[in-house]
Amino acid sequence: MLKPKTRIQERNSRAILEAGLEVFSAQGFRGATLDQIAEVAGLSKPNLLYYFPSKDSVYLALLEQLLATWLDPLAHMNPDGDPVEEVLSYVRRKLELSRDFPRESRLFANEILQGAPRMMDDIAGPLKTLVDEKASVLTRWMVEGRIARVNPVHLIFSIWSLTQHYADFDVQVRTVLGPGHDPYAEAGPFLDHLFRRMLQPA
Amino acid sequence: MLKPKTRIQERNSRAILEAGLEVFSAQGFRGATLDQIAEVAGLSKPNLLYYFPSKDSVYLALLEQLLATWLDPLAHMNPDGDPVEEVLSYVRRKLELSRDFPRESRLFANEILQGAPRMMDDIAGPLKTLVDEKASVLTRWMVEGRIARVNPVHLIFSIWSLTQHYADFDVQVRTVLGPGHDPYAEAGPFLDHLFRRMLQPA
DNA sequence: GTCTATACTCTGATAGAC
DNA sequence: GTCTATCAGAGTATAGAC
Repeated sequence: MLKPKTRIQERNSRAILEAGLEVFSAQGFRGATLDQIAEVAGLSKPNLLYYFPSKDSVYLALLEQLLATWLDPLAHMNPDGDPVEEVLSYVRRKLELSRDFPRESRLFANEILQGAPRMMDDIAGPLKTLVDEKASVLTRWMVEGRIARVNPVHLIFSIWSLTQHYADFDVQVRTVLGPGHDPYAEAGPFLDHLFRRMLQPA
Repeated sequence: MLKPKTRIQERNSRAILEAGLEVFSAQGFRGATLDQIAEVAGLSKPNLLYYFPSKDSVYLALLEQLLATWLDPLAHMNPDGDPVEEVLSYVRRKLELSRDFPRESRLFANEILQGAPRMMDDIAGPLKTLVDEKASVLTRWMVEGRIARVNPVHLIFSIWSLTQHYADFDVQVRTVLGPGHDPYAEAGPFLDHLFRRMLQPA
């Protein structure tokens, strides 16, 4: 990517990333075309390629931004807080992320679905490290009898899958619910109940 | 698709569908190429197109097979059985489906992620109908005090998301767990605990 | 910095020999 | 029924004028 120096460069770089997010998240990497992205960004295709040297570079820039945002709520789970409340507020933050950034969620889902060809290092590195760390916090809470004993890594998986489902399968969720429903407003209390019940110490 | 008449036609049609499943599930519709599918099927590209008139027709034939298989476990949830056990065995069957047919799960996920352009009718039709029917069974069980009161449609969503996650995000699941783990063997008891706890009447 | 024109590659699909 | 050859269109990327 071109390092933005002027206000115009700043604006165009942003417009391209915004357009890339829109198109890549909806069509996947191969399905997206530079024509589409350029049109959404309001630029000509060669002009887009002046800011980013290739289609790949736009996609990679988006993925790079993504992981930090995505892991942030988990990173904030506080080892010294109240166990059940810490998990529940992690769930809430993750659900808000799905609601407010569904395109980012779908971009990530697309990438993983296809075998994570460009994110493997991040998953095996920073992501796994963070999960291992938080899993051991969860395990300690279980040993101390403050939450129920369950597989801590699968607990984290369950939080991911239940919250991301609302962004990734948005079309299906809305179609099955029918009109007049707010999926996220309904999911909040549901997930609250689910995790409270599951984690209540025996 | 060509209606198979001879043994050769039968074999080649199957090989193409099998290859199509392999490639489409891994790359999505746009990402897959006829060259790849033909190679996996062990045929030349024109020969493939002798059996199926277009790329689209291979993809549609796969989607068509898919929905019935996918809804079967839900259809078998017995309104006259024991509520908690009925839900749990639905969860188990769905998890087995993810384990035994992960490519089908990813094919479906790809399609929904991109807005279900070719499955909207099935989702708004048969799928929604079945969900509505089973949701009312769940509601009756709740009214009778035999399972906890939760949003029944979101309960179904939660079963879908938790089980399909293991197929759709397989790469991430295995990478985060690290070597020496059997994701499905661990998920079974975990999900059992989760749904038992969640559904226990207050 | 941005555009028009274009080179080159990939891909879906067809023609026609065998 | 299957293959070789090939077309037409789409798509990424570059050249070069302004």
